[in-house]
Formats: sequence, structure tokens, C-alpha cells
Amino acid sequence: MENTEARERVLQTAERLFTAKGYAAVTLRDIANEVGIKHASLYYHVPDGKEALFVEVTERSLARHQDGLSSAIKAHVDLRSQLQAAAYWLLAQPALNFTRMMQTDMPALSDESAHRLRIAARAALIEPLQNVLRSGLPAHHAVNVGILAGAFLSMMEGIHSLPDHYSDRSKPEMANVLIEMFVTGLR
Amino acid sequence: MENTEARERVLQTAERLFTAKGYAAVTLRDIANEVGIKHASLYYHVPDGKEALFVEVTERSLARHQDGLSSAIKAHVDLRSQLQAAAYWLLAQPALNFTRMMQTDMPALSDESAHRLRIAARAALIEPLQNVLRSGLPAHHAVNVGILAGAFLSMMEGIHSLPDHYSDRSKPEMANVLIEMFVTGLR
DNA sequence: GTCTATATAAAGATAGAC
DNA sequence: GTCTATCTTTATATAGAC
Repeated sequence: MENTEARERVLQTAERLFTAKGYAAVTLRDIANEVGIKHASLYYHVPDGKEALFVEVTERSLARHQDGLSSAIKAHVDLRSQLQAAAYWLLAQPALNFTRMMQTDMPALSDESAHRLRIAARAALIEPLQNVLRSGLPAHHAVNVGILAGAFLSMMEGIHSLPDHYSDRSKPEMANVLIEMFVTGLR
Repeated sequence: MENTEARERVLQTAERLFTAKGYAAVTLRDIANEVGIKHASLYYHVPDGKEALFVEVTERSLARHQDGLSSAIKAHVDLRSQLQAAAYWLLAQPALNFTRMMQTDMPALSDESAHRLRIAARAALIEPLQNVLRSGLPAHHAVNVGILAGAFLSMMEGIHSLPDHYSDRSKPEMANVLIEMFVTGLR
């Protein structure tokens, strides 16, 4: 399948909608409408249908997250700056909704698709954070880097999903409050 | 509508499935199958259909959370014990998926239903945590209790959704690690 | 309270014209 | 590349028998 401009528009629209509303809640007609074509025309670009489309754009998105997170982290040396860079990068992206992806979207897919995406999600989101925590924290926290990476990610997703509902601070300000707590509490 | 045993079985099954998989992903046939009846028979117990059923069981669940959280907190006096009690209570319940509820389920409902549930969710989950943080933390953190309550909730949901994937610790052990960080980091 | 049967709508998917 | 038309399946929902 060629990667034409038209196909790219389809993929970007699909990624945006799937990310915002989840796999089940987005129909092929929704995507086609936003692209400005009829839903049947999607099958020219994505012959294997909805599930294949979701897997493709989710893998793309996760790969971008892996790159973005790793680069943001590599640009700094102390833990606080690294976590801030990771947080700012995450908050500048459309909300990924890792938890919903794992709990609601994955079970709707074939076992094979779900398995591939789970591995990609772990490599893209959890592992970069685990690594930075392992090298930046006192050694006695090494057993907890999995938990702490998950907690960091959960907190960022929380910020993403409640902008003005629960606080009048900006997202980076909220992230800083939590990172300060994180770093101080684990020293 | 009478609250018979049969109706109660319907509500409990619906709550369990909606909580686990989300509004869109659960069909009335799924619910009826688990109850052991035909889906058309659900309309005898819930004449107003799927959305009304979701709203009813979600309100029930949120009311239970409000009671459970408030009681757990009231049984202790220092912040660490209060947060531990809240965490243990939350982790003993089926995962509520607050974030998915807000981001994915609410937009699929009528404006009126969504509004009611948003208010109920805030009163049940955020406010009890805000209160305990406001009275247990140094005064200069008062502006951040909204963020911190959201972060605490997000972390607990994170624990709920990644049991053995990312750590071999038990859920309460994971909660303790995070609470220790929380309390120490904000002192 | 639960059933069968059916209406209605929406979704994913395919065929073939342009 | 996109369209119209159509097929098939699945979902919510209603009517009426038992």
C-alpha cells in the first residue's frame, strides 16, 4: 500500500479520533466524514478494515511516543530535569489514554493484535521511564521502578484529562508540583 | 419500578460489565446473557433502555464510593493512615476507571446525564480526597489539593489496571510505596 | 418476569461504475 | 481515489403471547 497524501490524511484523522474517543466509539463513517470522503472509500487505503487501521495508527503513535520520550530524557542529566522534560513532552501531545487502551480497547481486538500493541506500549511508555528512574534514584528504590514509572504515567494522564475542572493551574505547572513531590519523596 | 431480586441481579451484572469494559463496549445482550435471560426481558426492569441503565448503576457505584472513601478516611487521624485507608478501600473495589468514564463514556451520553454523573463523580471521588489533603498538609499546599487529589486517584487507578504486568508486588504494597512518596514529598 | 417475533437503525464490509 | 449501491451483522427497542 502506497503512502500517498490522501492515505496520510486518513491515518492522521483516524489516530486523532481513536485516541480521543477509543476504538469502539469511533466508526469508520466518523473518520470518513472528517476526511471529507465516504466511508467505503476508506477501504481503498486500508483494505483490511477497522481493526487493521487501529493497529497501524496506534503503533505509529506509540513509536512516536518512544522517540519523543527517549529524546526528551536524553537531553538532560539530573532526574528532576529529565522527568520535567518527559512530562512536558507528554503534555504537549494529544492524550494517549494508556489505561483506556489497555483496559477497554485491547480486549476488543484479536489476541494477536492486542499482544503486539501491549508490547509496543510497554516499550514506548513504561521502559523509558523505568530506565531514567533506575539510574536517577537511590539504589534501594530499584525494586519499585516499575510501580513508579506506572504512577508517573498515570499522573500525567490524570493531568491531561482534567485541565480546568479541578485546578486553575496550567498543565506544566501541575506537572511541576507532582514532579517536585516525586523527587523529594524518593530522595 | 419495584426493586425485586431479579432487578437487582440485572443492576449488579450491568454495573460489573460497564465498569470493566465501558459504556460503548457492553451490549444489552452481554448483560442479559450473564443474567441468564433474553435481552428483551431487560426492558421489563429498565424500561428506559441502555443509557438509563448506565446512569442508574453508575450513580449507585459512585454513591458507594463516596460512602466507602469517607468512612475509610474518618476512621483515622493522621494523613498517612487516612490515605492508606482510602487506597486499600479503592483497591478492594472493582476498578472504577474514572478517567475512561470522563473521557470516553460521558461524551456518549445525553448532556443531562453526563452533567449529573460528572457532578456525582466529583463529589464521590475528588472531594473526599481534597478535604483530607487540605487538613493534613502544610498550608502552603492548599492551592494544590485539587491536583494532588487527582494525582492520588490516578495513581490508584494505575495500580488497579497493571497488577502483575509491571511489578510482582501486591496492590497494597504498591499503594504503600506511592503513599510514602506522597507524604514524604509534601511535608 | 420472561419469552418470541419483529421493527429500525447503524455498523463493517464488498462490488463495480466513474 | 472516490463514488453509489448493496449485503450482512449486530444493536437498541417495541409488541404481544405465556
